[in-house]
Amino acid sequence: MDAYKYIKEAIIHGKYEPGMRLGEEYLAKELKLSRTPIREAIKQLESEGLVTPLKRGVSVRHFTREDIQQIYDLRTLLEGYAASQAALHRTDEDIEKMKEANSRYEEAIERYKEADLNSIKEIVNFNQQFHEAIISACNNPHIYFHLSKVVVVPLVFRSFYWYDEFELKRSLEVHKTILSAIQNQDSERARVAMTEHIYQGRDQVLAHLEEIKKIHVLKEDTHD
Amino acid sequence: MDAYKYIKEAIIHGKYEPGMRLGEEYLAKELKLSRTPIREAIKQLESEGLVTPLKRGVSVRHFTREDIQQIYDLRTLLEGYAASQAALHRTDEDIEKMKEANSRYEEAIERYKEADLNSIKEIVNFNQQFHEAIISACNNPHIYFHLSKVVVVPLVFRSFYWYDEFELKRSLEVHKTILSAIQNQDSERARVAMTEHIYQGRDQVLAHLEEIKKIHVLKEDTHD
DNA sequence: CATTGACCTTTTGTATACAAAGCGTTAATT
DNA sequence: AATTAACGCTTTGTATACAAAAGGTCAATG
Repeated sequence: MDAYKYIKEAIIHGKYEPGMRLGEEYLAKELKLSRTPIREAIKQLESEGLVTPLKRGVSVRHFTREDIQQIYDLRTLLEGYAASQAALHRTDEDIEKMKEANSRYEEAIERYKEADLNSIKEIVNFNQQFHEAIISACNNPHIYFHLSKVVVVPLVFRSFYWYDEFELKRSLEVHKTILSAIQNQDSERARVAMTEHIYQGRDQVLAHLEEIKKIHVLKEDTHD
Repeated sequence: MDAYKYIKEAIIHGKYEPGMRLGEEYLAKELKLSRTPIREAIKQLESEGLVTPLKRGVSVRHFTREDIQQIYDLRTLLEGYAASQAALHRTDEDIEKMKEANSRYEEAIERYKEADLNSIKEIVNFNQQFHEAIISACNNPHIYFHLSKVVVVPLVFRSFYWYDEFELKRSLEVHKTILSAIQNQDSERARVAMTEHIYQGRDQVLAHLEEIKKIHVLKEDTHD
C-alpha cells in the first residue's frame, strides 16, 4: 500500500497519536516495505505539517488550542472565499452534487437518530462531500490545494463523534442556506453563511478540547 | 548542499525552466549526490506544487495566466488578512523591522535610479523582508506556512526585473501607507491597502506575461 | 552524590545494487 | 507503406548495505 496515504490515514484515525515518534524502521515493518519509500512519505507529511521534525526523526504533530483557532481562521477565509466564488461560477451539475451530498447527509443524520452509531462515519463523509462540491465549483485548483491541507487538522480530533442531534441538524440547516445562496448566485450571502458555519465548527472543536482537558485533569487527580 | 533548497532556487532563478524534465540521474550528477536524497527533495517539491508529475518523473511546473490570477487572488486573501491581524497584534519591534526593510528598499531604489542594475536583487529582497515582517507580526504560523508556498510562484517569472522607476516608487508609497495603518492599528485600512498592493503586483506580472507572449509570437513569425 | 566522559547501541542519512515499468526503435508481416 | 510485435535501453521504484550522528549507559572522578 502507498506509504504516504497509509500514514496519513493512521494519523487522522488516531492510530498514531499526537506526540508519537514515527521511527522509519518501525513504519517499514508495519507496511512491509523498505525504509526508502517510508522516508519519502515522511518528507511529504513533514512538508504538509502533519508530522513535526525531532532532533532525530519525526513525531506526529500535536495541535494546540491556539493552532486550532488559527487554522479555523484560515479556513473561514479560504472556504468563505470558495463559497462566494462558487456562487459566481457554479454550473447546474455543481448544484446537483451539492444537493446530492446534502440529502445523503440528512439521511445519515436520520439513521443516527435511530441510534445507528455507524452512521457517524457517513455523516463525516457526506459533510466533506458537500464542502468539496463547493470548492470544486469555485474552479480554483489552488484554493483546493491549500484547503485540503487545512481541513485535515480538525479531523485529527474526530470531534464529529461528539456532535449531538441538535448540532447536526443545525449544521444541515446552514448547509441548506449556503446551497440556496450559491444557487441564487448570491455570493456575499454564500460567503457569510459559510464563514459562520465554519466558526460554529470551530466552537464545537474547542468545546470538545475543553472536555478532553477536564477528563485529563480528573485522571491526574486520581494519580496520587 | 541541500538538494531541496538547491532545486527550488534553481527553479525560482530560472536555471530550470518551466516544462523542463527533472531526471533523477541528472540532478544527482549535478549535485554530486546519490538518487536517494534527490528523490526526497523531488517529493517535497511535488507536494508544494513546484514540479508536476509526468507519466515518468517530474517536470518544472508551468504556470498559466489563469494560475497567476488564482494564485494572486489567494495571496490578496491571505496577505490582506495578515496585514489586518498585524495591525491588531504588532509590537514595537515589529514596526521597527518594517521601517528598516522599507528604508533599505528605498535606498535600493535610489541606487537603481543611478543605473545600478545589481540593486534589483536587493529590491526584491527588501520587498520580501517587508512582507515577511508583516506576516510575522500577525503571529499566525499557519498563515505564514501557506503564504510561503503561494509567494514563491510569481518569483518564477522574475517580473521585478521589468519594473520601472515609477512602479517601484509607487510600490514604496503603498508600503508606507500599509506601515502607517499597521502602526495606527487601523486593521481594515491595512487590509485594504495590502490587498490593493498585491492586485497591483498581479497586474504587473500579467502585463509582463503579455510582453513575453508577444515576443514569442514574433519569434514564431520569423521561423518560416 | 552529581557530573562528565568514553563506549556502545540505535537510528537516521547516503550510496549502490537490483527489479520493474515506460519508451523508442527496429523488423516482420499484411 | 503502414501497423504492430518484440527487443533493448533508459529511467524510475524498492531493497539493502554501509557511514555518520545522536542517545543512552556505565564507570570514573571531583
